[in-house]
Amino acid sequence: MSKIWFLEDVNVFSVLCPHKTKQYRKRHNFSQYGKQDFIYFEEDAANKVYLIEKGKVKLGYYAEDGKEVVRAILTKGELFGEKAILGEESRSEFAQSIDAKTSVCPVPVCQMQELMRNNHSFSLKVYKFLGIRFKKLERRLDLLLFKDATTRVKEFMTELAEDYGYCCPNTGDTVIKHPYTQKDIASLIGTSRPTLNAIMNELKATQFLEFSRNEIRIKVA
Amino acid sequence: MSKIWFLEDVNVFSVLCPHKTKQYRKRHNFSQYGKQDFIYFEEDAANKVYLIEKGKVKLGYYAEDGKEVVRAILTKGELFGEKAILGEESRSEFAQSIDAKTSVCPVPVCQMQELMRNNHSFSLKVYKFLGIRFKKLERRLDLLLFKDATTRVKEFMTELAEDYGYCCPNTGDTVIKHPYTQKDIASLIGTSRPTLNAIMNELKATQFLEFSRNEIRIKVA
DNA sequence: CACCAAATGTAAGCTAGCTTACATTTAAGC
DNA sequence: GCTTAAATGTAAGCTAGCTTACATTTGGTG
Repeated sequence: MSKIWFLEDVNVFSVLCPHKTKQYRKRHNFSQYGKQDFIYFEEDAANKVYLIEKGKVKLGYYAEDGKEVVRAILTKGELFGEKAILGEESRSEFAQSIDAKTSVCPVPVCQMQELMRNNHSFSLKVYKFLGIRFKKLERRLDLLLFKDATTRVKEFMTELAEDYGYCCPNTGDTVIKHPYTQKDIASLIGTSRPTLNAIMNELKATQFLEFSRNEIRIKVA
Repeated sequence: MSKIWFLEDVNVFSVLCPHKTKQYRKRHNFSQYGKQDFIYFEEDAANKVYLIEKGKVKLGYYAEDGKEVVRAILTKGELFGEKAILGEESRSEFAQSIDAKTSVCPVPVCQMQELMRNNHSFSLKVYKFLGIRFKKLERRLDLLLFKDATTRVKEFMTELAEDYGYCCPNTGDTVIKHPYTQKDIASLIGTSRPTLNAIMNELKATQFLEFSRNEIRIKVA
């Protein structure tokens, strides 16, 4: 996945949440959520998209056996609930704050559509953003279909690095401060939690990475 | 997946390929393809979407080991190449005619966008269509993550029934005339071809379905 | 700062489904 | 209507990764 396809180039937040745009400033507000608070539930009416100003948001759903399935965990600057733009009527997933102080900016779909109608370049950015989400999904599917668990873990780490990573000036390692637990990661890449743990420790043993609770370092080769 | 989310309600074809709309009639044409002809290749510039007027089109890509992976097989009335609307620059899949006489109507993305700007209800239909594709992808992912091969086969058959099925007036069975080979289906649901074959014959044995080369009958319960 | 629940680490045993190999059937094209 | 490649049917053997169970570590909270 080339960088062209990444969010930096499509910073919807700066456009959508623009204290600059006089016209929308008055409609602009933030909602606060504590840890575990739900922003929306499965089956809720889907009439808003949300921008994360601060904190962490988990998207997921519950499988038939009651097990939680994680679709994504998003942080500052990221957008969720975007299927509402694509005509989704009720949510197919829940959105839950997993940070003590999460702040999101809700944008009604109708307002979104109004903005898109009045601003061609904005609408292209939204399209591109949706395209990225689409590609990510396709990519996950392909990985699941053809790659073994170890490869999926490595790929996941690489994607994480693109989203959260920065280069450690001393060692040259890529440092990733991320919001995922091993349980979350296992759910996302389609393995069991024990298998993921074993693989991560194996990758540590082979000098591919180091990790602690909320940090991963991908070692320079 | 409820019927609300299906293509019948979002007949892009009748809107997009409208010999009715004077304004666009002159730009309107069809391209013909024979068996095995490629409509586009991976990496081609993505600047059109296509509507199938007649025939069958296979979408897929080649895995690293050269193996063909099928993303979908579409027929009359269906649309493909839609990621171009979402800002895709080069194709991430090929599109190939698998019928001796396939006829498609190419629509440039710019024309699409023009239509969407000028016609709000049209743009909503396109959004909804994209939303459906998105959901299908999510659904495939979920199946792959949590369901065993037999369940995936049954789910696939149910989806096929929604797309191609009709009720046999004599027996009450759902008859599905479809364009897939077992190899294609195996690729789509993420099993090996021999496994799929075994499962289908088992489902035949347990009276869930009957099948021949290009027809499947889901038996009434 | 002690407690506790969540997160992480580890191992044993089992099985779904893969790979490979080959046989049989079908239908497309000459 | 013959030929032949593609599609379908079937079986044996192997293994990645699941499930289950439990131990250890960590950090948040009263």
